[in-house]
Amino acid sequence: MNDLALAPRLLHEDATERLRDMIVQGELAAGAKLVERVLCEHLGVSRTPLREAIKRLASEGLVALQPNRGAIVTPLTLATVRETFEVMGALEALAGQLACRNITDAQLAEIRALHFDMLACHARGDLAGYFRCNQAIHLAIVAASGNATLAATYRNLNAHVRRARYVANLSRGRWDQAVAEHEEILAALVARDGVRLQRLLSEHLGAKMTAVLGAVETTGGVNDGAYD
Amino acid sequence: MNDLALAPRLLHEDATERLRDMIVQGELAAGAKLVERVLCEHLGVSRTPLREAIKRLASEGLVALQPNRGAIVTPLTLATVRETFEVMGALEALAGQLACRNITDAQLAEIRALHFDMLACHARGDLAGYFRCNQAIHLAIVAASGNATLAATYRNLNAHVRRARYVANLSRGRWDQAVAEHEEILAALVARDGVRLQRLLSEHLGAKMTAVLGAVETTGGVNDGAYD
DNA sequence: CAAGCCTTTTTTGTATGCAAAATGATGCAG
DNA sequence: CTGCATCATTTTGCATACAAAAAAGGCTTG
Repeated sequence: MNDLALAPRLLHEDATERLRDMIVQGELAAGAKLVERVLCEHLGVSRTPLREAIKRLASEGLVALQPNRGAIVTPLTLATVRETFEVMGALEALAGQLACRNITDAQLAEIRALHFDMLACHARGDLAGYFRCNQAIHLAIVAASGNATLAATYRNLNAHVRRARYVANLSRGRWDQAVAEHEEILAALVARDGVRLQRLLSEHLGAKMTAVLGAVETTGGVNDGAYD
Repeated sequence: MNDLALAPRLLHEDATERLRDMIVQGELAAGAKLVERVLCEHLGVSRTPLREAIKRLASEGLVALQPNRGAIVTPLTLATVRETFEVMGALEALAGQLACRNITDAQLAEIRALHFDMLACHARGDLAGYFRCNQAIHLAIVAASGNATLAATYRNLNAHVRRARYVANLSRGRWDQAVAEHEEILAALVARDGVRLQRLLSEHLGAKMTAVLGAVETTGGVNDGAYD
């Protein structure tokens, strides 16, 4: 009667998740070659499930297949980061609009709680914690839209930009501003003001993009597309 | 010097495309079980590349993996069709806005040509041709946005709703209205009026969704999610 | 020393074999 | 006939073997 209890873990699913994490967290650098034998040893699986995992990540856009020459981690260019933020901005705007119609009290309460967690991290200067809360809030808003397709699409794109996250060592000024924007976002959500929330989220994402792109340009954490 | 000439075709890529076509065109019905042996014979490949193809389509959302029980064609529910149209509407609105900034004269000329092709199909009552031109126009607008990430995301979602396309045997009234909407869309694009184009595309998609959902409800081309 | 060609090695792409899980059939008790 | 346990069959998941392609190394030649 309970299908949830016995969910068999398959090697290729495991490999997919671990490979994805390795890419998102930069353990596998952008442009790096995925050598099957090496990854098989590292993950402790044979080539069959590993190759299936690589194919999945290829469809997610995290790796690029090179016929007869294996696969590489998709290069992160300024252009693709900008493009991805543009799309995510539109998606979050839609999510905000829908969330104002569909959010439950429990979901709103959870977002409020995350918001205060985030304020705490901000007050302590805990940047890593701040990023975690921030991510959780945005994902919660998207989830509250009630549109699972939207949520899945958003998560996929989010994985791409998270690869550039560590470089977004934002300035104190930008950080304070982001927190202020979040105050407004929460207020609009509480008021169920979809039009306003839509605008706020779109602007918030735009500012975040500007900050990331600015940080990227100075730190060089992302290349400009020039690979071999 | 020409990388395009020598693009080796790999079996798993071929299998992916053919399987995807089979699903989009309804040859493999929603909810149908993907039996590896059968598909191997049909496609003339062994299980390894076939399984890789299935994994790719799983990441695209066209098939659902069932651990230790293979895979099925993802059921098309009214809810997922509605969700997908919502997301596509937001993406097209963004695309229109960006296209007004970035479209080239050649791209605009091509869209205009497609528009007249579409009018010709409409005048002849050629519904299939109309759908083709209509698709081409929307894809061209998305491409003209200059945002490759947006285009890729849009195409992926489009594959999902195309599965329900054949049921959208729209009424004459809705057809005429859609053509009228396209006139306005083209005009806004020519005028580079991003704000207006954004609104028009969003409304156009919304109307299309209503038409498809209405047709679906009467013809039953899509189920309501009741699969075992 | 550079450039090209050939050989060797490595790596990828595909097919196949094997074990485990699921599916379906059979028989039996109630 | 129904419910259910057991066994045979099928199907899936994974590992491995083999073939083709690419990369690396070495040789020759200019």
